[in-house]
Order: sequence, then C-alpha cells, then structure tokens
Amino acid sequence: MPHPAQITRDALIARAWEMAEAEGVEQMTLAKLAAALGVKAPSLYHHMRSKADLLRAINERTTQQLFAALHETLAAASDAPAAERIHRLAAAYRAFAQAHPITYMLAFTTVEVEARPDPTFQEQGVLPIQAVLTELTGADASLAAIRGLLALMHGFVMLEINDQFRRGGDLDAAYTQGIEVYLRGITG
Amino acid sequence: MPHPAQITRDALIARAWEMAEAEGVEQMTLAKLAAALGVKAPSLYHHMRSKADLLRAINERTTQQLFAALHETLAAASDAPAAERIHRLAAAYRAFAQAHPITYMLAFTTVEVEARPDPTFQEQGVLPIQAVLTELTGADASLAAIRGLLALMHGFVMLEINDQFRRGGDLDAAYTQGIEVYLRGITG
DNA sequence: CACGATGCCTAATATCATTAGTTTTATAGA
DNA sequence: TCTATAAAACTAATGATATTAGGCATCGTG
Repeated sequence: MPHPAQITRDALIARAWEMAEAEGVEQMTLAKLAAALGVKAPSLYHHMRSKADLLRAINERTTQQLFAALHETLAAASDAPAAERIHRLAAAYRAFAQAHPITYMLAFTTVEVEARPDPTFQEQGVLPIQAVLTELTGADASLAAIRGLLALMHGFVMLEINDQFRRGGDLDAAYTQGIEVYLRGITG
Repeated sequence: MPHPAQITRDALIARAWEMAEAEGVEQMTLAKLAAALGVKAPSLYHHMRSKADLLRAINERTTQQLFAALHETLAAASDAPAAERIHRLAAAYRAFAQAHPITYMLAFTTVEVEARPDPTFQEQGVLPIQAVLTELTGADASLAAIRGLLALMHGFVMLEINDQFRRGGDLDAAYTQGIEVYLRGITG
C-alpha cells in the first residue's frame, strides 16, 4: 500500500474544508478526517505540519474563494455605476458567508497565529474593491471607506451567522438598507 | 476541608472570566482554573453543569458589562444631541472591545448553542440605544438602523481584534469616519 | 535486481473534560 | 453534647484529542 501516495495535500485540504463546513470545526477531528480519506490519523502528518497548519490552509482557501466570488461579481457588473457595483458586491459577500458560514467565520476569527491566512491574500483581494470605492470617494478617503464597508458587511454577516438578530424583521432589507445608508453617507 | 464551600459559583465565573481574558480561552482549562481556586478539577462540577455552562455564564457576564458601559456612556451624555450621543456610544463600544478582546469575541462568536448567552440580555441592552436612533430615523426604520450600526461597530472591532487591518493608517480615524458616514447616510 | 526513500501502519504519550466512588467535615436535631 | 446527614472536597478512571516514535511494505532509480 505505501509509497504511491494515497492522498495529496490538496485532497486533504479539500476534504477537511468540506468536513468543517458540513459538521462544524470541532467535529473535524484528524481521526475522522483520516477515515474519510481511507487512512489513519498519523499518516496525515506526511502532508501537513500540524492541525494549525491545516486550518491555515483551509482559511486561505476560504479567503481565496470569497474574493474570487467578489471579483466575479464585479466583473459581471463592470458597466454598472459604481454605487450599483457596490450593492452587487455586498450581496455577493453576504451570499458567500451564508453559503459557507462555518468556514467563513473560521477564516476571520482565528485566534491562533499559526492558523491565520497569509496577509497578502486579503490585501490582494481587497484592492479591486477599493478601486470601485475610489470612484466615489477619491483616493485619499478610499482606505477608510473600504474599512467601513468591510466592517459593515463583516459585522452584519457575523451577527447573522451567530444568530444575534433574534427580533424578527426582514434581514435582507436591513442589510440592503445598511449598505444604502453607508453609500449615501459616503457620496453625500 | 469539605462542606463549607471553598468557592462560590460567582467566584468561579469571575476567575474563569479573568483567566480567559488574560491567557486566552484555550488556555483556560478546568485544571488550571481549579488550581487557581485552590481546588481540584472535578470539584468545579459542584458549581457548574459543564464547561459549556461555564462559558455561557462568562458570555452573559461580558454582555452585561458591555451594555452597562454603553448605558453609562449614554447617561453621561444625555443632554448632547442624538448624533453626538451615538458617537460617544460607538467610542465606548470599541473601547470595551479593545479592553476585553478575548471575552468580547467569545461572547459573539460562540458556536455551541449551550454556551450562548440568554437572548434577553442583548435585547434588553440594545433597546436604550435603539431609542437614540429612533430620534434620528423615526420608529419605523429604527430596527434596521440599529442593526446597521451594530454591524458596523461589531464588524470593525472584530476585524481589528483579529488583526485584519494590516495596511497601516489611522484606525481611530477610520472608525470615527465610518460612524460619521453611517450617521450622515441615516439623517441625510 | 537491490536499495533507499516514501508513506503507510501500530503503539504510545500528554492533555483535555467528565464520571464514579470515597472521604471528610460542618451543621442540624436529638 | 453527641451524632447523623448532606454537602463538597478528593482520588481514580474513562474516552477523546493531537502528536511522536519506530517499524514495515512498496515503488522508482541505480
């Protein structure tokens, strides 16, 4: 059985990502993960340095997919006015978080430094979005503007994922309205 | 030694809260917590049902303290105009999160249902804040308005705590500006 | 055709939370 | 004042967990 590797690092990460999203991070144990790959737990250490290392890979994957979805959305709306592009972007952001709540949350709330995604991922991903905002704010204010926008989107979906909006009402409308308000404040 | 309880539930929770904030949640093990209280780990189970139960108590304590700080801030600024009160509130919110980053994050990102704070805490705490916003938006829009404000504040401090703002710049100014923009969007 | 590295395995360890069963002691009632 | 009871501590044990050590099979390369 040994030598021709039965699993690759990519397969390991992909499976771990799926398992975390499907059953929760704390349910994604190395034993279960190994079993799903037809292997025993210690064998995983030939493809990763530690579980923190695996989590970092998962988080980088999540970050990449999030920004890929956002860029795709921006590309598809490239002829719309800037405010409309931001609205589409915000919708895509929330849709991603709702589709992958656990891995999304994991990527942005990891305390262990070892498991944090490489900073360059986020920086690279944010730049095209910031470019759209620059159309509305000018270059000087665009860094603060994107930070506010990211905070608004991230905060909303985090509260939503963690079930902190328990007073009913239309959450879709509240989200859209929040973005609208923010954009109005920027341009006004 | 036995019978006259050497620890109370309140002392247990207070110590656990301090230890979590000081050393990180994952460092707050029952063995260490018990040792800090001069007792062995199994004895803790006379004062709690499970660790999830303890975490829930910690989170409720955090939530209460956060809202207490916010209400205090509002009370101290009761004669200021509504927009100014919101600014003070936002500053107090961020100050609390920065002073207690670990327990703050824990309270708002707990996946385990067992460990989630009782919903009524948040609801009660949010109402006075919503009242201020109602002055600016009218009653109809105030629920969505407070959700946006909470999302903005929570998102910003969460990103900040998790070191996701790595591109330098003045974060104090970015936060203030974000709140300003949001308020302008609401009133404009 | 052998040999060495690769990648799997079993076995073992340390650290968790949690449970079972025992021991001690303060207090309430005789 | 004495004693029985219940509270609250303890030790010991269990089952997960990640991780390490060491052995063994197998494939590609000389």
